[in-house]
Amino acid sequence: MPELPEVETIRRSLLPVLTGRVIDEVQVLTPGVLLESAGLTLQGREMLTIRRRGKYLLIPLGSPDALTAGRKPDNRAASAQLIIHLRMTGQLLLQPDDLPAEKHTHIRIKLAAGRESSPIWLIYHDTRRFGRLWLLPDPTGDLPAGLVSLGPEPLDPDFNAALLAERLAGRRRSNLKAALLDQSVIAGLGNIYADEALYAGGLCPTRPAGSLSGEEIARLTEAIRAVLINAIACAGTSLRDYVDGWNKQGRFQNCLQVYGRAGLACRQCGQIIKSIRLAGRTTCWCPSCQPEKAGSSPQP
DNA sequence: ACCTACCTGTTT
DNA sequence: AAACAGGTAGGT
Repeated sequence: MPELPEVETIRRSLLPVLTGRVIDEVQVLTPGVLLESAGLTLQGREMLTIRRRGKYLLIPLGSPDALTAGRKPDNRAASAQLIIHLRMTGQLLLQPDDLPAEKHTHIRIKLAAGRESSPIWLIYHDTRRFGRLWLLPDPTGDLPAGLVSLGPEPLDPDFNAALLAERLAGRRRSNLKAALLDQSVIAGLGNIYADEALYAGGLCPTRPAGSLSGEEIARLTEAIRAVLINAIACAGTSLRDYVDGWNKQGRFQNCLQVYGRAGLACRQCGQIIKSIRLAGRTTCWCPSCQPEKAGSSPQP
């Protein structure tokens, strides 16, 4: 389900609610979804904040019962971390009421009342059960492999054309679509935003990643950033399962230019959007706005 | 650089 | 009945 804009939207929806809250109760309804390091438990730990890296969410946690033990300043240092990857259909949902668990609810975390807040449940729901949560000591050498090998954050201020060029050089023989989907090349793009960024950059997804001119790399760099920023501003793309922490849908599905539009007219030029399979994923592009050979009529 | 597996639900 | 779906890990 969620790519960078969706994960970031979820993070923003959860941040003000989770920050500073202490875990009161944990219900693991489906064993195997939560991978716990030996000896660690969630109970009694404070959620210090919530961060994002690529499509991962990271919640640094304080020591168990730091509050009741009488918190010294250094008790607020993270001693564990909850890491979450939602894969295709994972959802993190806030529920003020103690509703009965639904069929595909796998974990329920009850957060104790704060000074000005009532208790609330944080629910992990995942129809296809591909997603995972990890409870790890912090610092740890045991981070998920996919998180360790993650490429640069496209929305970081130091992400630029030179960095993207360097990353694409490692996959110069594969097509652009496959390169952008590779999380070690660049973090956070999935099937929707890879297609949308290539359209915005006027680049054909079948082009070899090593064939881009400096000008084309610069265009792609800006296209990636612009598409992600717009999608976050629209709170993500809700096609099937994606919702934020308050169960609210995004609106970027109304702004898609190529993804899911095979057979329809390009909004820019009227040409019929094509689709093929690349890197095992359906890939949509406009043959006129994204010419295979440089020189025709790329997007401004 | 491909393929298959992991799952369930929806659409053709 | 079969194909397909916002993803990635693992094997060839």
